[in-house]
Amino acid sequence: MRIGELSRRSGVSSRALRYYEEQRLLRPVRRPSGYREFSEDDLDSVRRIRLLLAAGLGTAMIAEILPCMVEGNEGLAAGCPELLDALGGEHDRIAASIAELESARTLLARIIATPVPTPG
Amino acid sequence: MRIGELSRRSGVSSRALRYYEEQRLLRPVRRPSGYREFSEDDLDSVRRIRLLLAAGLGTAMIAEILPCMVEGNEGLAAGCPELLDALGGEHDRIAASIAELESARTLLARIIATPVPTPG
DNA sequence: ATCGACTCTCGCGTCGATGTGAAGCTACAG
DNA sequence: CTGTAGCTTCACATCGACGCGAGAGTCGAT
Repeated sequence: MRIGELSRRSGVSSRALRYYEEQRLLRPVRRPSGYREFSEDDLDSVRRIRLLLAAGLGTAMIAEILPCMVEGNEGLAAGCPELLDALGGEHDRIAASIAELESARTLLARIIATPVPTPG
Repeated sequence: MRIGELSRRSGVSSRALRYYEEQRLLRPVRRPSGYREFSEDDLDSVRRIRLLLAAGLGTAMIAEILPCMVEGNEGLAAGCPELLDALGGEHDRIAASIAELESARTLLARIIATPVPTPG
């Protein structure tokens, strides 16, 4: 499919998709015209990319992670014992982040639920 | 206390603290010298500010929320029925964000836990 | 052949919470 | 009095994931 369709189906802007290619997160093939041709798998990739981006990972890190999810996972510990460390770090950071968010959510919930002072 | 002490005790840079004042999140009094004088309560405020910032709220929103936490909560629904909406929105956004982060964490955990293929 | 919708590359603009000096004033120790 | 550590304002720099517009080529249907 071309970039417009992927954009519609993923809900991600074309600009962003081109950016992901630039960052080597996606590797669409090119038609003779120069048009990008994306596969169905790329749709899954895009979803994972968004998920990890939302989790605060950078494109560079994501670029290293993505390959570990397509064809078996041999590429992971095989090529990168240090990547495993980084991954663990990210995992912990995310966990901490979740805890923080829960505090914030609780805080807001408390404010919202605070009863309006009844006059009298 | 002066800005340096607040910085040390809160773990937040002086630059950031000045920025918070500029955004009306903090309202330190001024000494004749021009030096800022912060109260003990400001330390709590700073912690809440960081929490809400980490939760993705902007300084403008935080500026509206903070007053609701110091002197009773009468200022909340009293002055701002619409603030309540915004607050609810943020709350939901945070909840959604937590869900996303948990997906991401699970994803990473799965990758990390993936057994290295035993040769043979 | 042509028209509208789509796509291409290139490159500057954006946003928000800071970092980073620069130049000068203040506070306190010796 | 002097040193030095801390404080002041001002203003430009940063970073990452995009937005946006220009100018030009492409696709598919009529």
